[in-house]
Amino acid sequence: MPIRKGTPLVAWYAALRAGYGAQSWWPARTRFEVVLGAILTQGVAWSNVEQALRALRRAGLWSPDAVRRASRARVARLIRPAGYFNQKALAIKGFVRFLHVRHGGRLDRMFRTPTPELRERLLELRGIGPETADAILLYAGGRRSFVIDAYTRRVLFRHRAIRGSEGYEELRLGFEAALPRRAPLYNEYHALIVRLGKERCRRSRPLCSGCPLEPWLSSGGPRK
DNA sequence: GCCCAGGTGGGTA
DNA sequence: TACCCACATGGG
Repeated sequence: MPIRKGTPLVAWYAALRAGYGAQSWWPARTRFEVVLGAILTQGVAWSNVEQALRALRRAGLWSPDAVRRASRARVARLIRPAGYFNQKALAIKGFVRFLHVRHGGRLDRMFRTPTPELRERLLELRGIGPETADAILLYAGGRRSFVIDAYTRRVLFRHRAIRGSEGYEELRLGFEAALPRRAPLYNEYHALIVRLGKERCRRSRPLCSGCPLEPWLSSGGPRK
């Protein structure tokens, strides 16, 4: 089942934007830092990611080339605070290898690739799934690829806009079909969803009062 | 000590 | 498709 017909995704955006203001994401200073963060954040809290990013920076592993020259074991040791460090070290090394071989180690060259093709190439890499690929495309490359994450699913589910069994692509295409095709909008919308999720839509003890989307809860209310 | 956090990949039926 | 599980650390 796709996103329920008539789900006011545009109105929700307006309410979130009015309630929270501009989020100006992704929390990173360079495009490569976005890529690192996108991989490191898989399945963990952002506070863990910050510790791992600090360790990489302090160690001088702050460019694709520096990371490419470092051993996988060293990368793994540095990113240990982010959890799943062996798998994430493989993913990071795999990405910088791909970047080196296919694009001379330069992100600006990589982003000359047409979006659909680049998305496919990224998804072929070990440890880069749809959410990570879309985060790289949108937040490092400014491409129109909507990011679906656990918060997005939770917000949609609690507002009865999805059943919960929908696939990633279904939700991504659902958002992209419902919204004006503008990367800055995708960027801001996902950032606002994360803001909402962190503050109001955690898995346990969900808070509703004062939430920017509270007006829409009356049409059904949360499921549990 | 227990639950949870901005996923991914591999396996089974 | 629909589950299961491993992967691992840090904060509340």
